[in-house]
This record gives sequence, C-alpha cells and structure tokens, in this order.
Amino acid sequence: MRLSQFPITTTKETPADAEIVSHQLMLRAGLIRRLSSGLFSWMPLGLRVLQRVEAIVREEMTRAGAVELLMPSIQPAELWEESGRWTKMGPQMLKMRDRHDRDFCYGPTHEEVICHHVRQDVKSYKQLPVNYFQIQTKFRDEIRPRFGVMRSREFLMKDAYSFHMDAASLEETYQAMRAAYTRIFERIGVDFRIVQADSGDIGGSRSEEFHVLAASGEDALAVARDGQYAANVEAAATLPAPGPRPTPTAAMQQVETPHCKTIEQVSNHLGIAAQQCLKTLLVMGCNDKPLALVVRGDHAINDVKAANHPLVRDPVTLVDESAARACAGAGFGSLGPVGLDMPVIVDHAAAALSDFACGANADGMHLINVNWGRDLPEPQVADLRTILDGDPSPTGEGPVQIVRGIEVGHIFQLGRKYTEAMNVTVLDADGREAHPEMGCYGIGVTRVVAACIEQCADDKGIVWPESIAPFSVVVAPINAKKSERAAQAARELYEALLSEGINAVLDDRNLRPGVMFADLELIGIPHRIVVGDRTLDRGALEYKARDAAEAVDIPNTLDAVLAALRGDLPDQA
RNA sequence: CGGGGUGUAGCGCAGCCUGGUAGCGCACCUGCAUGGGGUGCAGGUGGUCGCAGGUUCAAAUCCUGCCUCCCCGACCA
Repeated sequence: MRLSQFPITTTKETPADAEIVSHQLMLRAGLIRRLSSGLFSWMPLGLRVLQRVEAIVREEMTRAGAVELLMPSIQPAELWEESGRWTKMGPQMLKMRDRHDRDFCYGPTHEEVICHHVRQDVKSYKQLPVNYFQIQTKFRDEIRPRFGVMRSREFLMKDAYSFHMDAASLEETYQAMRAAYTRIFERIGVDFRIVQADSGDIGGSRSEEFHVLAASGEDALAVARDGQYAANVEAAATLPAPGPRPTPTAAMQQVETPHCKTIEQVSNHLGIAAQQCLKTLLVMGCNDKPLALVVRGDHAINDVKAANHPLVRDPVTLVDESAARACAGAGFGSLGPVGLDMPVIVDHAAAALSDFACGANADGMHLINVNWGRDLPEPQVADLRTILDGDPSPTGEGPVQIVRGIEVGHIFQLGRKYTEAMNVTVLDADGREAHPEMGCYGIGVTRVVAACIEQCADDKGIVWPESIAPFSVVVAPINAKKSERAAQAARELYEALLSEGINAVLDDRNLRPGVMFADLELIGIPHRIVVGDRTLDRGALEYKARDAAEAVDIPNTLDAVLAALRGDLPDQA
C-alpha cells in the first residue's frame, strides 16, 4: 500500500467530547468517525485493524473446532416471544415493524435464532456436539453510549453457540473455548485476566469474563493479591465474619436523630462508627410485597447478588418513600429491622454485629445497642454486599484488591434454559427426546481494538502490537520531492518487502519529515525505515521500532531490514 | 429517564451579557521560500451561527418551543 493512495485523516487536536485515550486516539488517527450517538464508521485504516482482530478470532475459533455461519441481524419477534425475552430484554432491544405490521428486532444476541436452526436441523445425538460461531453486527440500545466504540450501540461481535447431550460434553467445549480465548488475547498481545462472573440477562449456570486490564475500564474486578482467585465484583462472594458474635453489653435504647438521612449523618450524630450501624433498604419481593435488605453501614448492597436471592424480585426494585412509610412507619433514613412486619434478609457482616445502631422505624429516631436474638429475631442471612478492597478472598487466598477491567469476552454454560424454552430436542441413544445442554461464547471484536489502544499508547499516539497493526512496517523517504535517489531507494525497499510477504506501506505523500514522523507515530505502525540521502551516503538505513526510544542505523540491505523487523539489530558503536 | 452543560467552517474555539458588515487557530487550496521532528511569508476556498416561531427598522446575540450531542446520576435510607 502507498499512503498517497490510502486516505487517512489525522488531526493534531483532540476532539472535545472524547474522554478516554483510546477514543481520542481512534478519532485523531482517523480509525473511526462518529455518525450518531453510539454509531461509528470504521474508516479504512481502522478497518484494517478490525479485520486483523477478526482474522485472529476466526482462526482460533476454527482451530478450537467451532464452525462459522452467518445469521441475519434482523430477527422476527416470534422467536423472542418463545424465549420470553421479547418483553424481558426491555428497551435495550431495538424493535421495528415491517410493511405487513410484523414485529422484528435488530438482534442484540442470537440464542433464539441459533436454537431455531438447531431444532430444525439437528435430530440425533449423533450430530452433537456442535459449536457454531459468527462474526456479526449487533445492536443494543444502550442507555448511555460512551467512550467511542468501547460502549457503542452498534458493534461487531463474535458469538458462538454450542449444543451437547450432557454436561460433560458442554464442559469440554467450554474449556476449549476458554483456551481459544486465552490464545486469542495472548496472540493479540493484551494484558488480560479471566474472572468469575454473574450470568446477567443471558442466564445460565456458570460463566467467566475476559477482561483487558485498564484504569479506564468500566468494570471493577476483585483479584486475590497472592492467588488465583479473580471475580467481577458483581459476582465476588464475601465471607461470613469468623468466630462468634460478641456478647451484648448494654440494653437497647431509642435515641433522637433529627434530620439524619444518611449513615454518615447518623454515625456522626451518635458518635458510632458506620461499621456499627445498619443500613436498611426496602425492595419488592417476588410476591409483590416489600421486604427489607440489611447491610452494614459502611457496605454497599450488591444489586446482582440481591436480585439472585430467591425472595427478591429481579431486577431489584426499590419501594418509594411513601410506600416505605406506609409499611414500615418511617421514611428513608430511619428504617431498621426491629419490629418490621416483612421478611428481613441480612448480609453476613451485618448479622455478625452486636450492640449496633439502626433506624427505629419512626422518623428522626434510631435505636442503639441493638442485638440479634435479643431485641429482634435471629436474622435470615445471605451474601448481599459488594466486596471491598482488602476483604478476604472467598477461596482463602488472602485479601483481594480491586482493579479495573474492560470486558472483551464472556463465556457461559447455559444448561437447558434456552433449549427448553425454544423446544430444541434431539433423540438420544435410547430413542428418547432430550433437550441439549447449551453454551455460548462472545467476544466484542470492536471493543478489543479500543481496549488494546488503552494499553498500547504513549504521548505520541498508538503503539500497535505487531499482531493487529494496520501495517507492520512503513518505508519513509526523506525529502522525496527533492531527492529522487531517496525516493527511488524507498520504492525499491518497499517493493522488496512486499515480495517477502511483509505488510509494508510506503509513505510517498511527500510530507515534510516532522509532519510525516508525527503522523506515522500517531497511527502507530510498529516499524519505521527512514531512507534519506544522509544515511544512504554512509551505506545505511535508519530503523526505529515504534516503542523504542531511539532510531538506529542498519546496513542498507534487505537482509538487514528483515533482521531488524525480527528485532535483530546490529550493535551500535 | 432525572440533573447540568453544549450547539457558530472538517476539527478546536471566541463573539452573545450591552442587537447593527460573522471572526481566530488548525486543516484545506495557490504561489514563493524552506527541507531530518507538526517550517515561514503572502494570498485564498469554505458558515441559511442546531431547527421552528416570536420581539425589533435590524437577531449568532433578546423571548418561547423543539432537537442534538456531551458530562454526571439513575435505588445505598
């Protein structure tokens, strides 16, 4: 490729609305252009990168035994009504109607469609297991798209769906996908971590996420400092406090706490640490009646854990203040578990307290020196809170630290949830109908590009890893306009690299050197060979790796260039 | 969806308060000079000032409505 023939538009200035490095650089380097909120065009340079990621994903999926197909992005409503997700997915799904008034959606995912095809085509256990994948555009109408292609509404996803006669077969494919994903992210060259995850809206039993570690990541991960344990904080279990509860020391007492609406205010007013206070939230139960969730004052309720509790309605729905007053006798800020006429679910840590403070269920009043089993019944205990930095890891591997990550992959064991809902059956060896086990496996292909830039950039621009760079090496003549000798030498080297099968590009734009260098660094090409009269005079070329501090002279031979591309550089005097 | 901001040339912004010829930087085009780190000088192209309505002799500017985009929040009592 010659850059004079390849439209790239770079900018010196950073667009005002780009917040994170990858978004800024993708715009500045001209990889993407925004069309509308959460909608981006991939410009030629960006597309080359995207296609390289795709190629790696495709190769590794195929190597791991998955077979590619392509399903429509527009899907009929009937399939989603069968699975129950036409309404459950909510406004995240973009719905539309055709000229015959039939309902469709732009597919946010493809479990329904693949189940439909499998129930048509797969009749016998002999055809299983099977693992289909596609690389295809999805649309999810995100509440708030942000960070460029990191959280866009339309995005490219690799999704795979496997079907099995039994759990052992599913586990085998799940592990094969886990290994394939590991290879994919290792090949791309990003620093990533596999974490345990909640299954979220997709559902199912077991799942793990692949996160690219980056400070700008939207997800918080709990990682054992000295061990293997790692989990999304949404799913990270907390341990019950060790040992028995301390013995109560004083009688329960009601005290005035006027105008105290938050734990902080109550804690300051009473001179009692937040960890000795209880925080009480009223939420809707599955039976449409309110129930109370209680955590320690310094802890936060974890929505995902709460929603997973059998008594709590999913999604977690807070009762409003007037309803709280009607059923508990007090407004927000003065609620507590004592004397409440509703189920009370208490987090481990809150259940381990003695002599604690909590709302008195009377406005402006709290109770102090409250004790479980004495002043109110022994609580029903659950894990409700979000894990904090320094908490023990649930596997006993020491304290966790909280790091941030960008979710680029997610693998699930779905069990029979969809095959039952969609009535997918095959005949087993005994001739009986059975619902297959199912797994699904996703990679956010467009997001991988952005996540990679978050890790691979410096103050000059993008520093592509070789694996997904749009071009591997650029041949850059100095003053090609004036020096036909430099221009000629550059052309010849470029042609020679091409015939070696190298993804080379010639910068024949006739730019001034400063502009050219700044541009090439911004777009992040891993290797640069500068050809100029000055170096030619001494029989040399100048080589610089994008991530190296200094350029070095190499002999003016193809072999020396090829060696340099392999990282084999001559010793410098 | 709630709150805050924003909208003026492809990008970044000023002008608006106090109504009166639409500006600056970057980018782009032309010429000359320059030629190893975003070069200099000169000239130039490009804008129904988000949309609609209103006030006024006159609206980018004041008023009303709508829209866009961005940020924060979206149950933590």
